[in-house]
Amino acid sequence: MTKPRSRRGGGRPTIADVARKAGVGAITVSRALREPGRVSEDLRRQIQAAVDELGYIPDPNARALASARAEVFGVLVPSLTNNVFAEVVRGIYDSLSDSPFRIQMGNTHYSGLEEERLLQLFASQRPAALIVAGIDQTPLSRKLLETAGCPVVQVMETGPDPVDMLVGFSHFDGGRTATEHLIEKGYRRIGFIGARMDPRSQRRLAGYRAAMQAAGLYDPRLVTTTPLLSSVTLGRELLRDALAKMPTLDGVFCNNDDIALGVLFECHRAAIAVPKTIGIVGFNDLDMMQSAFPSVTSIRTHRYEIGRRAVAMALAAIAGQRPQQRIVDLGFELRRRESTTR
Amino acid sequence: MTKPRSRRGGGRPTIADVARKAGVGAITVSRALREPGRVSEDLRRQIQAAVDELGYIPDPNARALASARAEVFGVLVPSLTNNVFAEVVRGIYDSLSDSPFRIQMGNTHYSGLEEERLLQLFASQRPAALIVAGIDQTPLSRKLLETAGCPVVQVMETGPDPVDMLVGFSHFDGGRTATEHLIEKGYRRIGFIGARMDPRSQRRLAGYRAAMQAAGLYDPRLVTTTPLLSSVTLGRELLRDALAKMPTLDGVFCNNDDIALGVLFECHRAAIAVPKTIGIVGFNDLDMMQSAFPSVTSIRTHRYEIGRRAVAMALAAIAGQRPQQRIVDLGFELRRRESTTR
DNA sequence: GGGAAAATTGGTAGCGCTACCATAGATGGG
DNA sequence: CCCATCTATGGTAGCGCTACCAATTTTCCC
Repeated sequence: MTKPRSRRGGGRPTIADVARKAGVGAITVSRALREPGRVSEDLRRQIQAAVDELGYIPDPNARALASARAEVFGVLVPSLTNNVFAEVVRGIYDSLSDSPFRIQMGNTHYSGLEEERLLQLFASQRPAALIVAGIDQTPLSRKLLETAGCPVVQVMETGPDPVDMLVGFSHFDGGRTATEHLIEKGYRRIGFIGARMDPRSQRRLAGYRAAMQAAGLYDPRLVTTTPLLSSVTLGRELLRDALAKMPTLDGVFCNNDDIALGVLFECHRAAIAVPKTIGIVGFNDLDMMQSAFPSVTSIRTHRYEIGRRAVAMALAAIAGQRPQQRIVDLGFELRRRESTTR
Repeated sequence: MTKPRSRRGGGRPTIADVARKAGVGAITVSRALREPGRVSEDLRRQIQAAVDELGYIPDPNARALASARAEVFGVLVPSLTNNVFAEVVRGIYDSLSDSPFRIQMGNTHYSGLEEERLLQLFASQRPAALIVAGIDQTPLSRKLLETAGCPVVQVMETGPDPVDMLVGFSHFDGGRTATEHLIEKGYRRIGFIGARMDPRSQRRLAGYRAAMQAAGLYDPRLVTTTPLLSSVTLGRELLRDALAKMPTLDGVFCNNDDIALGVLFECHRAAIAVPKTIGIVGFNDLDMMQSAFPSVTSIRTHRYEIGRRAVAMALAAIAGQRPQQRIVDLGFELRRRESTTR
């Protein structure tokens, strides 16, 4: 009976303080904040005044504990520095910045095992939604997603059988379109150069292969890959490797723009004329591709928009309106530039 | 007396389940998990077995509520896509991946107001530590940091008066070193080109100015800036602007590597010889600078290491060992390359 | 070997919030 | 005008965990 008041909480106002000041019950304050429509105009105003005066901020932990549901979006990406995912993440952050939802991000480092570990961790927090990159989850990961009990959005790809919702585009089609463009421009000995052959890269390679085979141009020696992480420097090395294997190479489809830039630089350094001697196509269309000299043809993808759309779909699902379209294909565009203009 | 068991929590095991299975008190389980040293070997083993068998994962929300302290690092950066901050963030994530700490990231979009808003939000969650970019907080932000009641690490800069701890390097010295290098190489009409003139960019500019003035070379018309966000494309435009103002320009110190790359491409396009006619120095030394043609001189900064060090210092502080060195200067290195070799 | 100190374990009482149910007043149809 | 239905508000009882303190056992010192 001695200590009347919070010994632990550092004196921050609680919902009870607001309720007392506004002359209402605590539960009414809670409602006024979460479902304003269910509280009369009068009380709502009174409560808002008390909130403002006290500087009350609800404790998300207490809220999560009591409601068995955290206002958190779990986001899982394979890399934080890869510009492509950084843009998706930026879209997610921007879309969520004015909502009560926080973001819990995880970096899987392209590892299925790490993805399982993080998913387990995330699911244990009962997130409001999960956004994960790719559709190639391990069986355990997929089960974790299915039983997470919240909307799930897979991003960056398209496909027939998402766990729940899916936003992205076809890497296969992207790879094929890029390759067909080179063929159309008259290139014949067209190589594929790729680092870090994750599932999306594999699909781009498959698209390349399909286009080459359809044109009767495919030769496995035209493909040069490595498990190393993409970088501009690696692009240079891979072009050297490719040329060593196949000196008559007259075009390259690069798995991404970093590689493409490295290839371009290596061409400069080796005095190989672009687009005359070798044509170059990149993937993702980072800003620098339009400014490079010569400017580089690339497949434009809509990373930021994918992040935004994923959040929008998750938010709708949380609000109970499951979208009529569970699978959204945002497509891509071929940006024709100097590196393939001859 | 009817409903005996959790109606809300979806049946996940709780600490009480573990305690029952291990035949001990709940509090002992709690201790075994958090302070294993205070529980006897025997019980610890028993409890671990029960935890494993049940697949128990502690609820971070309940933990945070009960202990009035969340196992969360708040991280505030001005941009998610800027490669520089992405690397710092990667260092933070990597350093924290095996700890119980989660990360709550915020994107301030280079806005002091947004920083205040996020800090307010973060502080209300009683984080275990806060990591913020820069030392130029608004007075309110600074007060929020000071009263957050947790270790605070400011990163990316150095300076005399951190809120708590500080890891970074001197942008002023970096700018001066870059400029002195150009002077030393015989360049005289050296321009400064910069976008998004945040406080760090301003300090690099100040370093540039100091070097130019010391050499008697400073002319305000040599400085070209814009409030727009950095990009390769913008680098091209800014070089054009700079040349229009000052056609005799023979060198440029670029505020960052994106700009430097744009400048390089514009030189190619305009058939300006690099390094002969114009020398170029960038800032940050992204991977692509060493691979560019010609390769580009840049100031190498240790972004990833800054992230790691910030976490290490915060972790030490949380453990009660305040580091003897509150201010850590990780320095930078000038990487001399072809773009200034003549 | 006795008593103090240290180590080990447990019980109780919340942390701040919301789900659930109850209650009182408002509305409305016959 | 009465009773059923709906609306607005409140009380109670936890959510799962840990701080605090008490109780017990072990260790240690002279």
